[in-house]
Amino acid sequence: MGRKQVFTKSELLDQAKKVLLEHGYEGFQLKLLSKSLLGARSTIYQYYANKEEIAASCMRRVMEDILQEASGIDETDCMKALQNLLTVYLKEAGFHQLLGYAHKINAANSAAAAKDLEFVEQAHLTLKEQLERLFVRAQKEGHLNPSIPLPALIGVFFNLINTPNMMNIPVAQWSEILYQIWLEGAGKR
Amino acid sequence: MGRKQVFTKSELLDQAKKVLLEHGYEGFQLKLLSKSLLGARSTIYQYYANKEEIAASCMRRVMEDILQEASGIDETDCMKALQNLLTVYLKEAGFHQLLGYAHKINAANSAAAAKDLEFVEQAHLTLKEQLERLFVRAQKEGHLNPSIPLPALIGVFFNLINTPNMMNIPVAQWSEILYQIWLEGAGKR
Amino acid sequence: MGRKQVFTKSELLDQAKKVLLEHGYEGFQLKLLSKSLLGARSTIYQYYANKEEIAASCMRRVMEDILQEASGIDETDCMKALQNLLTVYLKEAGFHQLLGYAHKINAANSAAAAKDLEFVEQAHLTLKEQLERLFVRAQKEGHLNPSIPLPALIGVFFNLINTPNMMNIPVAQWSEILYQIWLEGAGKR
Amino acid sequence: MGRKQVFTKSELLDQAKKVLLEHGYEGFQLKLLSKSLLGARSTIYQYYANKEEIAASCMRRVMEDILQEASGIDETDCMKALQNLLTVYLKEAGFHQLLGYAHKINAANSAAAAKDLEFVEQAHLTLKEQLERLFVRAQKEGHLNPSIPLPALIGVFFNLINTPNMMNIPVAQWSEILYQIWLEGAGKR
DNA sequence: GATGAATGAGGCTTCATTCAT
DNA sequence: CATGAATGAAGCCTCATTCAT
Repeated sequence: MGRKQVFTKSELLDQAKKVLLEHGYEGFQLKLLSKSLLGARSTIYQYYANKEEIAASCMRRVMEDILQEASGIDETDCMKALQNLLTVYLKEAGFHQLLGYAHKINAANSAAAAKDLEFVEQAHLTLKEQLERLFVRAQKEGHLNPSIPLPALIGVFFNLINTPNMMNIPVAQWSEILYQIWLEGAGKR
Repeated sequence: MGRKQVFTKSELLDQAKKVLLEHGYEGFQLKLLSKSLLGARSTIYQYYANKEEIAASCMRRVMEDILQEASGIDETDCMKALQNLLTVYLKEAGFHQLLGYAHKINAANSAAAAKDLEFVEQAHLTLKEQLERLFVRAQKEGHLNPSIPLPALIGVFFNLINTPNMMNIPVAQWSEILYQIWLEGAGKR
Repeated sequence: MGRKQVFTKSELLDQAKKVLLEHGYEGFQLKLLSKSLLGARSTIYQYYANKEEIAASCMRRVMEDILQEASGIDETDCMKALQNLLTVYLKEAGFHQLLGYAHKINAANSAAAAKDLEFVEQAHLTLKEQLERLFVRAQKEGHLNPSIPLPALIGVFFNLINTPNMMNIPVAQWSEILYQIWLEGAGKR
Repeated sequence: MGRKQVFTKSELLDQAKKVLLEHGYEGFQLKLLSKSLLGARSTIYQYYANKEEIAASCMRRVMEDILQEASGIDETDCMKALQNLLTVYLKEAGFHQLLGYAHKINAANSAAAAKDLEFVEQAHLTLKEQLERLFVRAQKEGHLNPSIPLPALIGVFFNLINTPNMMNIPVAQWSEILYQIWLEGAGKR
């Protein structure tokens, strides 16, 4: 019974992510969101009680996806695992940027948002641990240059995901290129 | 002779940069700005006609500084020049982030803002040209891995400036580390 | 320096009281309030951060007035004191109705409102104690009909203040009439 | 024959009264109403075209009940009649408060509401006439203190119904107590 | 009939900007 | 010049009411 929905919760979150990435958290306005959603602005409140809950839910969903893929990676070969991890990160465009917004959300007024944010926080830690675990193994196994501090290596590796893909190279290939640059360097050997 | 200024234009721009970097362009609010400025919010309008002009002027100033330093670099040795360039970029913290905000400024209502933005745009091009010029030379001189597309090398190099410096290593040293990773890679040789 | 205020805090509270009494707490709208205040609606926020704070502050002020007058009453003769107390209550029109709204205010978002409400609560208790103290003495001294439960006597006495003064009799005289009816009854002796 | 009704008109009005008394007219929201009604909010519109009609109908029903009971009172002994009248008023809890809301209803958009309100108005007058009739007789027959203006006596009498029954004394007995206080006073004779 | 979903009007609040001292 | 106060536009959210199933 009742009418057909003009947009689903999932569509809402898709657009929310888009708006968040395009305008930043402070520019995340429901007016913008609803403009890309057919329905009226007030219809959004059928799904979420307020803006904060939307943002938190959006971040949570992205993190869930990442977490699932990251945890599915075979870590037998730590270097291969790192390369696969990079691919995962690159696929979920903008997840890092979204993470940066998490702490801006005021969850004081919404238990639901608070819960989602806690999940995001936890997922973040899990990802970090995986990354560090792999790096420590890579170092032990002698794959890394020992004269460079590990945090720097990790930082550069992780930051690769923000490299603008100007030529729109397909993710798989782009990931390989970045990984190669990171591992072997830009210079001639 | 009138009253003494409660804050100078330069102080204003300093704080503007701080607020812009901390809160993003959409979170750039004059209330926040004035809070760190001794004087009253309305006093800001003695210097600038509106918010957009402040942001544009702020970006222009940062670009001017960068441009000056970048143009002062000795390009005799292109690889050394690249390393020095990286240091310059790293010193002007956040200039890249600010650049990203430039296109968000609505300059329709302000000729002054439009002019500043055009300068920023131009400066951006100049920097790009310098970077590409150096890279092309580096490639010709055989310093770079020829199997990797140049834009990817440039992208990764430029993106180094966003690497979080978690250990707060001094800029000069941090620049060296990043440059080394970029050039020689993270892996053991 | 700065402009002249279009209305003072006190005027604001005066009108707030009016609107509250006329429309009830749920009908207490800032639009209505500002309409009787010359200035624009947003000007209200120069004085108070939100609606709740206005309501709470308004109630507090009324209670302060009442408390001051009530505490100034000479309690030597408890029956005279009761009569004077009634006059005080009658003078502060609507204070009882306002008290009833106090628990509707959501002070979760405003420390200031919470503080004012606590004051109101405390003042309420103080008034109650005074009233009960006087009644207990009146009973002991044999002024009251012992066959009627004290709470009923108190309730009727207090409720006198809500009696509509249709003929607009001056407060002093109106108070006397009500007191007489309460003490001696409406019937012929 | 269609579906079974999820709630009857009478149940709707019962809940409407409850909500009106608990939240005041300005706090009378259909969301609240429907929450205590099993069915969906939109189902309310099967019975009434809008909120105003519900409120008006609710008041009318309460007045009809009161009127029926009041008109059934034996007026042979005017003093006894007054006491019985008080009981009737007390039984229909909140009818006085509801009456106060009548003038807040905007009947401009609804003929049905307007009609109901007119009935309420008329019933109000009828009640008033009965009350005044009885008081005039009571005065003539020498039951009342002649030194007190009749309107004051009536006002206090009528206002008795708002006395909070803190001890939850059964209506019949509560009515007696109030009547006694009113007639004979709180003081010792 | 019943109802879940949709929606615009309207209330609260913030913010850039203007005004008047 | 400097500034405190004023203000309308705009964003968030709620609510009565309508729609479509």
